[in-house]
Amino acid sequence: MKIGELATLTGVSVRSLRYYESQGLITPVRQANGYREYSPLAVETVETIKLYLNLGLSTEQISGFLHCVLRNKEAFCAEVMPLYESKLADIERQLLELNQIKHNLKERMASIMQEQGGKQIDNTSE
Amino acid sequence: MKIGELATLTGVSVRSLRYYESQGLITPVRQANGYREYSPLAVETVETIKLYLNLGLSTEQISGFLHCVLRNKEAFCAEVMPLYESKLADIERQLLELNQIKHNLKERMASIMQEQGGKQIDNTSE
DNA sequence: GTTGACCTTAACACTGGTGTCAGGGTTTAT
DNA sequence: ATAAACCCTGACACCAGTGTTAAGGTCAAC
Repeated sequence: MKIGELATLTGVSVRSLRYYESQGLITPVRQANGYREYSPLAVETVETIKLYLNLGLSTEQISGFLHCVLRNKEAFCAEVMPLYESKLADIERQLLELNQIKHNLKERMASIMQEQGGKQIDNTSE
Repeated sequence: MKIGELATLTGVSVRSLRYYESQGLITPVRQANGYREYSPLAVETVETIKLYLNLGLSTEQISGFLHCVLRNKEAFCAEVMPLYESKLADIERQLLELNQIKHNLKERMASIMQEQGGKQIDNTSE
């Protein structure tokens, strides 16, 4: 199938499909006219790429284990677990940072509300 | 004082001080030789900018109320509270997203551990 | 009068996946 | 044979603050 068809089937833009190729994630054959020709299996490949992108992995990281997970169960691919672990640590770090900012924001908001206490502003929020 | 001195006093790079100026956050006078000349009050201004940047506000947002909060209490500046509220909503949205990813990651990790539980971790791999 | 520390503006790089042009070739259907 | 609908590569824009470099002006000390 051609790139436009694959894009329609997967919901991924033509632009993104070309980008994935440039990152080594998917390699269609080329027809005589230069057009990319995708195997029907490419649909599953793209769906798999989407899955890992949604987990916050980069295309570079995905390229390290994609061909393995396409042929085996994840548990068989040794590269996956360490990536999940470091990604999880990354998420935890971001959560801490966001929660710290959230805490500071709420503190300042409370302080403002208190000073405005004389002015009686609504206050239905928590 | 000159820009290098202000940078030392505040811990903000010369590059960043110039950037803040380009964003309209601080406006030093110019000496005859073209050098920026900062008032001693600039130290407090920069510290205030740092504070709001650390709350996740952009320089553009800060520019909207900086001159007010430098002269009054935050509660007096009407622009602040709506910004805090929208920023808080933004943080909450990011927290939800990160927690969703974290949940998915942990689920997949658990699934892998389970599959590896059955067999040996051995595997001289492919 | 020269060295070195400081200042100036301007500009590119970075992060990374995606949108969007520009400029041009191919195919298909009418 | 021409128009519509595809395809191709290459490149800029985006977010937004900071690092870094280039090319050059100013000033103080020795």
